Amino acid sequence: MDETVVKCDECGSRNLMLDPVRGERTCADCGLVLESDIVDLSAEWNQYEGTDDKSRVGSPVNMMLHDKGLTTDIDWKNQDYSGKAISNATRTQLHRMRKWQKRSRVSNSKERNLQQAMQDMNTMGSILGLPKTIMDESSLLYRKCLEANIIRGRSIPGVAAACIFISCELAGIPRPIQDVSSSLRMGKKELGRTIRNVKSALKIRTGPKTANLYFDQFCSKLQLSPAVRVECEKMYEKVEKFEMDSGRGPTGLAAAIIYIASITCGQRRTQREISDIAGVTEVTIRNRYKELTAAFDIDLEAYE
DNA sequence: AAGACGAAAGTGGTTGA
DNA sequence: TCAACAACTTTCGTCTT
Repeated sequence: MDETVVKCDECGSRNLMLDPVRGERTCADCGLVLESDIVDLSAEWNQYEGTDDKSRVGSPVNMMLHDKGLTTDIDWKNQDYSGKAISNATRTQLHRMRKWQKRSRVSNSKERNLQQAMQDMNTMGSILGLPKTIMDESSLLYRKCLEANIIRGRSIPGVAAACIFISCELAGIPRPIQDVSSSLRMGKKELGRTIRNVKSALKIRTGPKTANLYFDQFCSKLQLSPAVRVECEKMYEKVEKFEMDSGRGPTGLAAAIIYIASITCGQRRTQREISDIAGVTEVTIRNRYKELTAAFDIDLEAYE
């Protein structure tokens, strides 16, 4: 299993692009192709001769069509259609055909797994409102999991969710585990475990997360104005400078910063509202924001 | 009634012998 | 491998608005 590329070999940039059509992953900064022959996961949109219709029959050809009532079973009775016995030569031929049909079925068990997973991931992606690029990345990861045989003993949706979570991280927009697990109705503990397993099996290393990565998504979910966003960023710079983030959970810190900023900007949100979004408890928000207001001498009473 | 507060006990992950 | 540890959660009674 080759290592999943997260960084450009040439210039070190983490800004990578996935080109699903060419099946390549390239560095957006220097253009180096880092990975090729990635399976094309996009739908087939060839235009067939003489028509404006880009589809073949019905939906575009995709993997979901596989075996949906399209296979033919070869009967084990050695009789032809009219009930007469079949000659010896034909019989051995039929025997070979059955054998190969069975083999192709076995090799398709992986495909089946994959199809189920793609379906699951699509649903999950839309629940979480993720862009297609991230979903492409997720499918790619899932295939690698399949090849690395780490699905065995785990549920398909479990691994699928883990792949999605990791893709978000790789794309620089990490989601809190709590958020993902509750949206997808999965156990947080189990999800976390699977994420770790997948990461270690595929040798994916994600850098440490920082609070500022969460400002965008949290603020928008809380419907806070860009002014609050700016305020958060300012406060985060100070937090960084005084290393107040060390050993602190990034989501909790982000939640506390947003809590403070929402008040100082006159757009107060309750601790409950923020804790729901950030996937931390109100207690954690309190602990963090007490530290921050004490350190930076912020008096929230002064604000409404 | 809702929001905020903080104490106390419990959980899971990390670290260091 | 195990125990100590810090961060975080859960729970709950209390205070404030």
